[in-house]
Order: sequence, then structure tokens, then C-alpha cells
Amino acid sequence: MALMTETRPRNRRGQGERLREEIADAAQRMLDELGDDEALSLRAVAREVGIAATSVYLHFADRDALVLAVLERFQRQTAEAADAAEATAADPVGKLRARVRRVAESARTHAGLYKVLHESALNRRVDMSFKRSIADGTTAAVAACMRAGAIPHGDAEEISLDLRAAVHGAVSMRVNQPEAAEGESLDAQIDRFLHKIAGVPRR
Amino acid sequence: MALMTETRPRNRRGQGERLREEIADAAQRMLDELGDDEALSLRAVAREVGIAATSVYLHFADRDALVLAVLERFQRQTAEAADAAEATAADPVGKLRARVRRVAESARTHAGLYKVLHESALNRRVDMSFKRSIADGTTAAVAACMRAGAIPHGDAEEISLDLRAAVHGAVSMRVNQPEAAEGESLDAQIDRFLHKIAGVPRR
DNA sequence: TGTACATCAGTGAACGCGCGTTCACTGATGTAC
DNA sequence: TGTACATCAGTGAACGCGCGTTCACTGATGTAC
Repeated sequence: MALMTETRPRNRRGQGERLREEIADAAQRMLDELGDDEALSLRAVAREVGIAATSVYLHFADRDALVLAVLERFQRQTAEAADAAEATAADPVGKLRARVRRVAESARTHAGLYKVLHESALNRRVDMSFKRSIADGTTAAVAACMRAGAIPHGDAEEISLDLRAAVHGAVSMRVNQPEAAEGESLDAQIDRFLHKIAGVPRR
Repeated sequence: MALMTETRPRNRRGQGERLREEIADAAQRMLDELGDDEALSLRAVAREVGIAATSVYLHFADRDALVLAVLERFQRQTAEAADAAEATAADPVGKLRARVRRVAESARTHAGLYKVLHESALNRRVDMSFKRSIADGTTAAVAACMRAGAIPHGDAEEISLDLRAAVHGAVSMRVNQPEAAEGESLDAQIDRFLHKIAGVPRR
């Protein structure tokens, strides 16, 4: 990393909120790389942005608040991507598949953020109920398939839970110990889960 | 925690290895509680045991070596428990179910160790191939069911991978965000996976 | 039986480090009169 | 058009902390002669 000799221009009056975004951007990149919220230091984020460590406090109450803001952003981005993916498919089964695949892809592309969001000690410490929306989206997509008669009727909540657990496990294995599932396509595994757990017909 | 005023008696000549066990025991308990290898400090372990921090170096090269020794022990204990559970069942399906349930139970009972073993950054850094034995045990149990004609023939490796991914996901969800699967029985979910993924007949 | 000595099982002080957070501050810029 | 002043967007020094690791050491105990 280069020495921080360059002086960062101070934001104009009224533009102070821009720094907030810069800090969050840097923190998100670093958290994704680290995959561990404890390992992210406020001072390192400040160094990356090129500001004094204390300046972070202008926008975030403490380190936890910064991490939480980043996770909420990532969660929102993933949820939006899932909605967008769902919209490109025509039938309910296609929508369900597109949604599940898209969420899994987001997890693999941003393995570190995924880990912090779902596997970090933050889950014990702070409220992360904003995570619900993705689960709800999957449940709704499963229910829609049932309504359309595309998959057997059943308990949509239960099917959704099983499906999410299975996909989460598949993603987690690849994220944490890539050698354990080497050469196995994630999309193919997801398709098997959709077939066996939800009753989606084989393609 | 009480002040460490009591003087721990030094081991007799030739019994120096006892301290190694004491250190590993304390580290295992603490790691299980913390669920994060980075959070375990060598100095805290020494405090818990009642020795000088430097004494840990008599038995472990560094912090990583200590953590790794603990994980290998936990892994061995789990594998042995799985074998023992399997031995109590008579038929191949009972053996498979007993094995999978026992591994999941070990994970829930020792959530912290499970997290460190499967979800920590150590996986990127050091060789933890000793984890293979549990996966191999499951695959063997699936293959045995197929040979006995108790479940449909198929790719035992693939079925085992899917089953392990799904169970890992179910355990991980409960360990990391208990509220997400509240009230749902893990054993019941495992039974559903055995049925839907491996083709085990409903009980 | 006595004693010198090697070995074993630890200890305690010290190192340099990066961390989160608090505090009093600075200097540019917009605005009211 | 000029100027006093409030506000905004940050800064820099300092705090106390716990950490991993190194180093030279100590004191009890078993053993060879």
C-alpha cells in the first residue's frame, strides 16, 4: 500500500455525507476480503480512505455501527438482485430457480460479506432481522409455484426452510473449504435441491 | 474469574506432558465458547490454566498450533462418536441415520468448535484435511444402504455431498441464527433430508 | 551414604504493536447584516 | 460591497489496553559416582 502522502480534498460545505459513502465503500471492500468482522479495524478503514481515524466517528457511532451499515447495504443489494433475477423469468419455477441461483451467486461472489452476514458473532450480539427479506422472497416464490400447480402442494414454509438450509450449506462448504466440493458445480447442486426438496421437475 | 493467587503445583519429573493436556482442555472449552479462533488468546488460556503465558510455548509452537491441536481432538471425538452411534443400529439405513444425527448433535452441542472447524479463516491458512474422515464415513454409510438395496442406486459420492451440504446448512443456520429456524426440530429436518435426498423410506 | 551435577518444568520482565475511543482543536466557507 | 461570525468538515495527540513472542533465569528432583 502506498504512503498516504496525498492530501484528500475536504468535501464542500453540505457535502459531508459523501465521506460516509466513501467510508462504507472501503469498509465493504475490506470486510469482503477479510470475511471476519472482528478483523476489520476502524483505523485500517480510515487509512484506506485517506482520512484521520477519528473522522469515522463523524458518521458512525462506533465500529459495530459501521459494520452493520455495510451488512445492511450488502443485504439490500442481494435482495434487489434476487428480485431482478426473478423478474427475468416467465414462469413460477423459472422465477424460483432464478432467485435461488442469484442469491447463491451473490454469496459466492462476495464470500467474505456472506460469511460476516451469516456466520459472524455479530448475529449473537446485534439485531440483524433485516436479513428476513431474502428468506421471505424464497418462501413466496415456492408458494407461487404451488399455486400454479408447478410443484406438488405442501408446506411452503417448510419447503423453503429446507431449500434455504441446503443451499446455504452448499454455499458455505464452497466458501469455507473449497477443496471439499471441488469440481462440483454449484448450479447443478442447486438444481438437484430444487428437484428433490421442492419437487421442481428436472429440466 | 477468581484471582490466580493459588499456586499450581508443578508436575513431577517425567510428567511434563500433563500440562499439555491441561492447556488443550482449557483451550477447547474456551474456543467452544468463543466460536472464533482469532478471539482465543494464548494469554487467556494460560490465565485459565493458572500458568505463565510463556509456559504454553513448552508444548505448542505458537497459537495456531494450539488451536489446530484442539480442533483435531474435537474432530477425532466427533468421528469416534459417529462410529459408536452407527454401531448401535442394526440395518444400513439405521446406521446412516444414526451417524448423520450424531454428527449434527455434536455440532450443536459444541457450536463454537464446529464454527471454528468449518467456518473459520483457519481453513484458508492451514491444512485441515483430517476433517475428511467424517465425510468419508457418511459416504460409506450411503454406499452400504445402496448395496443392501435399502435406498435407490445412484452416485453415492453425490448423494453424500448433497446430504452433508444440506445437514451442514441446517446446523449452521441453527448455530448462527437460532431465531431463523425456531421451533423446527433438527432431527425432523434431517429425516426429511434423508428421505428426499438419499431416498430413505419415511419412518 | 553423601554429594555434585544435569535435566526438567516451569517463571517473569520486557519488547513493540495496533487497536478503539476521547478530547480539544483548526481552518475553510458560507451567510446575515 | 465589506466584514464579523457561525457552522461545517475534518485533524492530531494522547489514553490505556491486551496481545504474541523472546530472553535469560530459577529452583526442585532425580541420577551417576
